[in-house]
Amino acid sequence: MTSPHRANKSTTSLTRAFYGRNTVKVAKELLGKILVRELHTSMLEGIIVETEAYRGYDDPASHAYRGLTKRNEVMFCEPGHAYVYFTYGMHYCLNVTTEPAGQAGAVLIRAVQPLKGIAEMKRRRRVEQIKDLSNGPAKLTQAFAVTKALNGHDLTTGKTLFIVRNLHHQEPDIRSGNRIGIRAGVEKRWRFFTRGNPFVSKRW
DNA sequence: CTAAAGATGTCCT
DNA sequence: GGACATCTTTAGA
Repeated sequence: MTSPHRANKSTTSLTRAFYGRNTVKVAKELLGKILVRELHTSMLEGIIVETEAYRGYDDPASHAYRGLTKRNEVMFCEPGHAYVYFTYGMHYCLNVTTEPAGQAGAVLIRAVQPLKGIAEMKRRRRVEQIKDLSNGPAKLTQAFAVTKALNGHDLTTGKTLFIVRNLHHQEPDIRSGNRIGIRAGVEKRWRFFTRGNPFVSKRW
């Protein structure tokens, strides 16, 4: 089997214990990890270079701020699951759930650096420039074929979508900034990105 | 039931 | 820098 999921111990999925911690901490530590998507015909990989933390009752920008709803229920469940939501009538965004079960939290994956399956990503995105493939939250879900069908998917046991450590990767130089596209909670600096990486969606 | 906003991307000027 | 596409979800009447 060529699946990186079981290639060896150091490339197994991040554990539930990793995800089940403070959301801001998890958001920072996800930088440099590898997002893996296995399709029937191809395997897609990308290095996570930009994330944002969203918590619960203390975070007015969060979908979970006003409590449990049908849409955000995954944010309140076990950590290590995919929270995928549909927005602006046409886009999907991918988050990973955090904090202990019962406590809301999720990290939005905002950008990845394409690593494998670039031809497939180009086909899905209908663009030629590699830099345009996954430098934004809705761009990467399109490139990685992530839709609402994956909402609630367990990233720690699933084989079609998961996140692994990057073996040959030095610790990224992490920068923080204000979260993008929100109206409330703008003062929190809960956006994290790898300094200088060209696939970060925006920089300042 | 109705309305308005939305964790965005693309194209245009 | 701004318009606009497009539709689900949520809040409020």
